[in-house]
Amino acid sequence: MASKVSTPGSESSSVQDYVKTIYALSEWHDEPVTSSRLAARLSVANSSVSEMIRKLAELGLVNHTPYRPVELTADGRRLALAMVRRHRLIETFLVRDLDYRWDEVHDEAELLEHTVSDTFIDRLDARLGFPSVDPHGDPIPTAAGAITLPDALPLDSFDDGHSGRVTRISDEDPQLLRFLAAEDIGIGSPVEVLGRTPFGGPLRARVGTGTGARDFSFGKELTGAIWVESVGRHAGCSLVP
Amino acid sequence: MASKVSTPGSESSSVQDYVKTIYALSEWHDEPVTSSRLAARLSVANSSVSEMIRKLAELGLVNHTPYRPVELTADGRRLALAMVRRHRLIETFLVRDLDYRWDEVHDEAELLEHTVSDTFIDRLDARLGFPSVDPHGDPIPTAAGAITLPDALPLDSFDDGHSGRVTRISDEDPQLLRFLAAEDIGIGSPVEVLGRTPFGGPLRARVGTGTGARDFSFGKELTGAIWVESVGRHAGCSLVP
DNA sequence: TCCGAAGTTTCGGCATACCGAAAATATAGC
DNA sequence: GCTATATTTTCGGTATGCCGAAACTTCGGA
Ligand SMILES: [Mn+2]
Ligand SMILES: [Mn+2]
Ligand SMILES: [Mn+2]
Ligand SMILES: [Mn+2]
Repeated sequence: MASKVSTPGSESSSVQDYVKTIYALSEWHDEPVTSSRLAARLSVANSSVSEMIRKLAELGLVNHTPYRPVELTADGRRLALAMVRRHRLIETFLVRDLDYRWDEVHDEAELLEHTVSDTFIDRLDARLGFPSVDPHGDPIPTAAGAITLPDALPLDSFDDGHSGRVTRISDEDPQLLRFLAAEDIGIGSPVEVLGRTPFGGPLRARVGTGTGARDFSFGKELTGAIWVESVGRHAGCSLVP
Repeated sequence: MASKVSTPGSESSSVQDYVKTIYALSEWHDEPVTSSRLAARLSVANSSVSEMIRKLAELGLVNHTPYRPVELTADGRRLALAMVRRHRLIETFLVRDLDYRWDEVHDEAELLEHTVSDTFIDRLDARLGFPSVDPHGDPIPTAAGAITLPDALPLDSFDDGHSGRVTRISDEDPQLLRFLAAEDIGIGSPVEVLGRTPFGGPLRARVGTGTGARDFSFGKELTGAIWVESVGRHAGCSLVP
């Protein structure tokens, strides 16, 4: 019988954040999740991560061999998706009902996700009309723990000449979000890659439609944070845990 | 210059809860706030309260002489009112926007009050139309820290024959709230005290208006939890810190 | 194959906030 | 005024989660 980690309850907020971060590091890329990557993301010392990983393993939330990367168990993944759902529903609520800007919601959601009850989350979900993505285009897992990842790639992995639509923008850096908002680039914006400037220079692309279309140079930070879905293709893969 | 405790920020949620509870114990009654009363309210050991009181004194939030009751300083009162405001606005939001029943909101607000930002609270306040009381009739302090206490008395201190309107019901006990809701007694209900049953028996009163009026026996728990404002009198005293 | 740099874990310590038991104090009744 | 009882504080200890420094493992290059 599977253990009952369908709902965050007994776990401390630290445990919840570690598990959620392990998931987040492997949601879009699939590099191994190491102690040092976790430490950097969570802004804690490596030694703190080592200790917590031992605890997570004891709780059955991760599998871990010392000195190796860490991986979520089925229970860990369930807990992570429950936290991701909370985080993204709260962000959506803050933008839609409390007039937050999309660069203001992440930090507030990072705290609230640990505090609200299941009832609160379910009521919010209903009130918002069961949204499928948050304000940054991140997919929102269902109450049952299913998530549909869009078939998107980071802008820097697009070939020259290809075009698509912005599907997701990393919400980690509020300044980046504010910059893009000021430039009128957001979820749904059409993009066509024109070419690369050599020696690590920016990626040039055509953004927007009709009269609003213009050329834009995307630096390294931006091309990694902006995810684009090819025009024509669609669907994405549905993963049920 | 007064210190800047206008906003909860650096204090831990424990500190916030202790200060809020000290205020709550003296808001309606004015018995001295002792360690043991605090311990009972907070469900912690007396020794824990003693230690925390020392800390609160160091933080300048309470005045305290060992073995004597504790009293809030001006800073402590400011912090307490900020927390009370948070608690009551959150309760109002849960009832009005998320369809919580009035007996479900207290526990959720008890946690959320420590987690939401000032921005969140201000947006909520505006969205709710700057409410002056919460779902239990408790007055909501303004952002500036002013609170208007209604001119109400507990039902058990009313003389026979007097009548009034229910102004406030303690939200401590969800079962009591559910019972009253089922009996259709709530904020605003008219009440006329008919008399007392001797030897600690219930207080009999006429409740409701017109065809809905009926006699009702209020036990000890109820007469202490229900606060009534005399019909005719009104106003209440406005306290600015 | 061996070595060193890079990454990981262990260890001793700190801060917060609890607890029960023991010591200290206040006060009510005599 | 003195003392017994109730209340409060102090004290040693637990649990969580963080840190830096030191010890340990891995792995690529020589
Ligand atoms: Mn978080
Ligand atoms: Mn987001
Ligand atoms: Mn609280
Ligand atoms: Mn209330």
